Amino acid sequence: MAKEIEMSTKYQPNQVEAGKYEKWVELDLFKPSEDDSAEPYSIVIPPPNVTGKLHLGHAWDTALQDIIIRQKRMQGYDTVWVPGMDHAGIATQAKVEERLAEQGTNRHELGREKFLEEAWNWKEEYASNIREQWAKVGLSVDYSRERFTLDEGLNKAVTKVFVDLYNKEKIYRGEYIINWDPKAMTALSDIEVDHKDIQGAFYHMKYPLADGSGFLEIATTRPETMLGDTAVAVHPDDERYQQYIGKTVLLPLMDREIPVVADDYVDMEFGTGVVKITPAHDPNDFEIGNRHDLERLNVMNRDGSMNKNAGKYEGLDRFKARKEVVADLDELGLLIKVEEMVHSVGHSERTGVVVEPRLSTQWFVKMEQLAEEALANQKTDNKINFAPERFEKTFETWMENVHDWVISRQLWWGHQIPAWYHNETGEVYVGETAPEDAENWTQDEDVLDTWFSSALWPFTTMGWPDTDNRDFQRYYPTNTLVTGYDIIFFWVSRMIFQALEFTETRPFENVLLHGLIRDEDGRKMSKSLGNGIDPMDVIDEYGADALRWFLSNGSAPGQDVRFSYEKMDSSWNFINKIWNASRYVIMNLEDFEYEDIQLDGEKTLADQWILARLNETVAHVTDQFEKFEFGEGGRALYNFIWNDYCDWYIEMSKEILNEGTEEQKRTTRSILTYVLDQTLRLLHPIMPFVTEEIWQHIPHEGESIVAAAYPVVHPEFENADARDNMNTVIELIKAVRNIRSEVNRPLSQTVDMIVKVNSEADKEMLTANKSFIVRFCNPGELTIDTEVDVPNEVMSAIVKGAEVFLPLQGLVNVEEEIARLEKELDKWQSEINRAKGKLGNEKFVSNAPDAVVQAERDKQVEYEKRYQAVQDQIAKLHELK
RNA sequence: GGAUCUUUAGCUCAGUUGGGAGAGCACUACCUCGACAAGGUAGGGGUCGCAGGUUCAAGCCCUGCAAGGUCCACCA
Repeated sequence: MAKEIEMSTKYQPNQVEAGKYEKWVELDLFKPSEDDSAEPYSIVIPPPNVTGKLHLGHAWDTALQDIIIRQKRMQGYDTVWVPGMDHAGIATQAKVEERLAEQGTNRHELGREKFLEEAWNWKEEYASNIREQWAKVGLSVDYSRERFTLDEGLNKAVTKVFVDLYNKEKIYRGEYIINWDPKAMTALSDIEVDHKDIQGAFYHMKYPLADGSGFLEIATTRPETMLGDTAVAVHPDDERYQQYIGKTVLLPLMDREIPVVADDYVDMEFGTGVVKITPAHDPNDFEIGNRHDLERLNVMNRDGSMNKNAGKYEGLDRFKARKEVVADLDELGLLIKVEEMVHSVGHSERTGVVVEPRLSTQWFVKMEQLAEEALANQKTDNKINFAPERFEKTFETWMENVHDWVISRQLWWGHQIPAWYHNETGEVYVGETAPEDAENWTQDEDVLDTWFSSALWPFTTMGWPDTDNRDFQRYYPTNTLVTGYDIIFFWVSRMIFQALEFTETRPFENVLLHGLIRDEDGRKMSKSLGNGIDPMDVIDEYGADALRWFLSNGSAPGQDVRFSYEKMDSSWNFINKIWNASRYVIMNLEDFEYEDIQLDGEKTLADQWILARLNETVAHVTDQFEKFEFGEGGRALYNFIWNDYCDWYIEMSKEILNEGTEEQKRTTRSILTYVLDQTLRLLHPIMPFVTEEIWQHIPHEGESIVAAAYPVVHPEFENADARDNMNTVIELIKAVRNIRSEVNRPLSQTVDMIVKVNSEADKEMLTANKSFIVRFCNPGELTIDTEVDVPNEVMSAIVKGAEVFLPLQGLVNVEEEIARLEKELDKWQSEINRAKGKLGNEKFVSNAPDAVVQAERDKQVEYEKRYQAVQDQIAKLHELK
């Protein structure tokens, strides 16, 4: 009877996904509609680093964006999703240098130009990997707009921004203590430093007073920096040390006389209350040095080795020097003790080495005003909406406490700073082009922090500084930015103040923040732990659709999510369910065409009910997606498909398709197809591949589901009666199944059924659906009436509107059945008590909404009815004994 | 030190303006019926971390505490 179809029994993701993405790209489905009457909707991708493969976090981040943009596209918006990648200065340069080292060379041998060529080759290689991965995940980005943070347009924009900020005195150059990465040999901003607790030591040592009157005891965790000490400090109110202020101590090992100064910064309670001051190697000491006009003595080279200012320690690595300094002090009897301690030490986010605070001349962005404006903007209509909202506070707190931003990096791979120094006068020139007498000037060797260019991403991708072009006019500001909460400081904040400064509007209306992906044990995925999971492996095993389903449904917004193979199994499983339900529909369509779909025919209760449920689902899913609550929306879809469509509608449709008239069959086929079609459309943003595959197999109009219209609510499908009646039917069927299960009567054996209904209306309704009840309950004889004869030896159940009795001569264990019913009686009794209690509370009746009170009254009536019925049945059973 | 998140079934987690606790997996029993056994049917399992408070009503709001996580700051 059913048609043979070309769909495997099991869902096979590799087969389903093959070739689809290429087809979509070929059909230009990811390009904007260019329909000016449509509302625009734009997203720019957070550009992944060109340093390697995408990880699961990227898959999550981009899948969320794809869900949003695909839904908006189906809803008729003129959508654009701009892809691109980040040059990732330090990270990429480090990788390229690693590769050069393998080849037995290094960047200095190659020279700047050759090195950059190598870096560009690297970029091309990795960019194509990344594009392949995007394709596998199914991302509907518009490749014709792809950008790179180091391309020509970006470079122009970056230069303009630098020069403008310089002219507005929001960029300055100066000598300060910065975080220095001795491996990469570059400055780092504060947020590129990770503080980690490590085992270290507190070295207590003696500094002899120059006049020979004794010693001051000083403690430090970095003894090698003493070589650069230019003072020691005590608190001005510290009685212990009053006498020493203004005297000098003899710096051990260096034999320099350095002053004892008084400064409020010193904490009398901490350590000995005496602090060594190394203005060139500690940010606080630098400040104290400024206040007391102390010399800044730099004792280290760029690579972390000691320099000539370190005397005999010159050339030693800083950690080697530490050991030697300690040993020498010990020998001189100046080492008091070494106290083991765990303390927090800054590490380079990129290279992992211990960061050295170091005096250095760098470029900075002055943050005060930019931060103030960003904060003030949050109080206007132009504010950025954070989802979840709590992250707005994270953003604000950071902005309120932000320090000036070190933007120069001692690298080659990046935007070279548009500043030139006069070869003779040392005069500084900053401009978009080189000075005219170029031969007399030398350009700053350094490049800008990667984040300086990524901060401009939302508007540079739209063509800025050309603000007259169509993309900028139409798609900027963008609608939604999706990224992890871990880069609010690095990226989100900086995009916000730069956009406000240069485009006078927010860069995006919404920012959706997600968490991190953890491994099955809840640990962060990291290279050092080796617990990373390659999303491509997951896709090969389960399909991109299953991965996307897991990622969008695995957790609540802003929460971290644990990767779980178990959940991947159940994702696959869900898709397999959809697959098989679709197979059922397709098998039963025979020659049914798109034109044959007819929703106006006479409908069964199930028909009306499933359309009403579809309507509710459409409304709910649309609403949840609007709030970026994909998990909640997904759950509604899951329940609708599995519990309503598969468990009930499909099962009931079998009755019509087997026994119904041609007209009835047509309506059923129409609704089976229509509901499946609508459901596939709702699912498509989350699982694009399998929905396309199935959609192509069912009667449809249009070349791809990608461009199909998103479902909308149909008021004419609303039907409260159908919902109530269907619930009665379902409850009745479940009650019978329950009893059959109790007495171990499988469906293959008939059992008579007597249904005593409360009203003529219920009688009519159940009689009309008799064939469905027969299908699900397999009764020998089925009686439905308001007055019925019930034999003594029966098992019974009561549902809303009806009582059902199953005569089971010889099968009813009277004792057990009484016990079962008494348990039920207790249940109803406690429900009645609860309802009575509430209704007896005058405050409840007067304060609670009428609907809530009325619902409580209805419940009480219903439960009392059920209680009475169960009690009657128990009495009967007692007679039987 | 500051901020923030988490604590709900054996495990992993949902629970959206406060109005009778849910899912997946695991568990028990039964069922190969022409979509699906990676399935179906029925079922067991929770003082929603603890203590107070607000309210007619609290998993949800407020306060405090405990445990675990994360971020920021400090650490001479």
